[in-house]
Amino acid sequence: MDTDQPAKIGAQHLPLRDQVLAALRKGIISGDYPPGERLTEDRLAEDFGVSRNPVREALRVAEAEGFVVILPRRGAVVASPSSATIHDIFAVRERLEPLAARLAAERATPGDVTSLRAVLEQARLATEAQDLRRVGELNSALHLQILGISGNPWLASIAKALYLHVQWVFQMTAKVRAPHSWDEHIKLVDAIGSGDGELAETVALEHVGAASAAAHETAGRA
Amino acid sequence: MDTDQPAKIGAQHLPLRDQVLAALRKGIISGDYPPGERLTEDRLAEDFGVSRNPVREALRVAEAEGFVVILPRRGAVVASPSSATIHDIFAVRERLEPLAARLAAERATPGDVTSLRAVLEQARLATEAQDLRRVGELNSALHLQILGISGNPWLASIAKALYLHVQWVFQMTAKVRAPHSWDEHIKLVDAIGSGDGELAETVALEHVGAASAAAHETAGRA
DNA sequence: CGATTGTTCTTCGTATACAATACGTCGTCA
DNA sequence: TGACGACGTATTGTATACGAAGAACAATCG
Repeated sequence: MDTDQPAKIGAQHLPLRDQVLAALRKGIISGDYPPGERLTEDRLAEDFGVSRNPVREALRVAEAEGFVVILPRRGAVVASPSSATIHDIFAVRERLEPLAARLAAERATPGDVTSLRAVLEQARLATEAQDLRRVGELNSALHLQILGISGNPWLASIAKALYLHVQWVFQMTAKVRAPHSWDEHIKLVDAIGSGDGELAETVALEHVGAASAAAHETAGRA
Repeated sequence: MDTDQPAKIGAQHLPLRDQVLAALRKGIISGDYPPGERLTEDRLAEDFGVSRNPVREALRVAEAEGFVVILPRRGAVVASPSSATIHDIFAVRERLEPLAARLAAERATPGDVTSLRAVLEQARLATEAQDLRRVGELNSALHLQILGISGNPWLASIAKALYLHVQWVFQMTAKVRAPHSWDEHIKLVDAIGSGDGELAETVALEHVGAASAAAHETAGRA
């Protein structure tokens, strides 16, 4: 579980391994390191301009997060999310995101809701500007923010990992179902803002279900 | 995500870092390394008779799993599961284990069910023999086996991590509610064996709910 | 022509060495 | 006597070196 806390005290030294991990994740999600690609430690070390040790440590975490598969004596390869993987991930998301929405609805402060609506507004602008990349970022930001509001670090950590993988898959298929999904997001934020946990949970479930269907559709075409 | 596969081909070399990780987890769960204890790399390296590198890599994974907290330039300390942590974990388990039970019911082969019943039988014997430690192990084995049968590696990996923490907490409070929980387990296996996903899910939810209540009770007393 | 074996090369696994930093302690000064 | 500052120690962060084990490839033999 990652706390994502900015380390309250003076330690803003951000270790090299964390930078490597972030770069690695980004490289994989963005497609720079396509599925099946071999990731040798030396190569990564050279790519990032560091020694092998930080790379090794980052790879272990990346493995724990499901981004790479490490074969003993063979090295690491970028994981290959299959249609089955997508199905599995959404099966879990369908259970966790409604929970997150419920908890968020029960705990959200007015400030939280304001913050969520701000993201929604930015997303509307980005959508009008056809900036799909930005829309995707805001999509993530919204969900991550809801997870944070839920107040359950375990839930947040797990769902975040799942979410990153979903992003990855969407990036791979180069499809974004953003256009109409924001209607659902607006309903979701409204539900959270109302403080009605039951309603928020229902809306979230519908939302994930729609996303799941869309994902499977694109995956099926891929 | 760990696949838990015994590596089908000749690679049974089980890396040192994995052994260290297992020993570390065990040490933490068993209470040998109590919450808040500082875990310096040198100390662990000496404890396990290895160099610092395997220890470091194991610590990163342990951090990702939530067993330790790593402060930059300060080192690792054993995490301190609070009452809130227990609450958070069970909130997630309540969503995931019913899902696992449903999937297991839908996918279980007769062989799977036989295997589950074998665990149940062993647990009955261990309970009669008052071997609480063994009962705890079988408890874990049963749940892990159900997760495996579910056929969803993501679900299995996540739930496994949650389960380890629950074990940890139970170990800390030195309480086991084993006695009557096995009645629930029998019902759960029956439901899975029947192939009725809906029923299995319901039974699992009740089971986790009861476990959650018991956990909170002991945690409250602690 | 195919299979098998030997060689070579790549890559991982482990250990050791060095640098940077945070914390504790001791001394000094007000 | 209390507080502030400098120094020493301990621990992490990073780099490098060396050994071992697989895999790929090629050559040779059937």
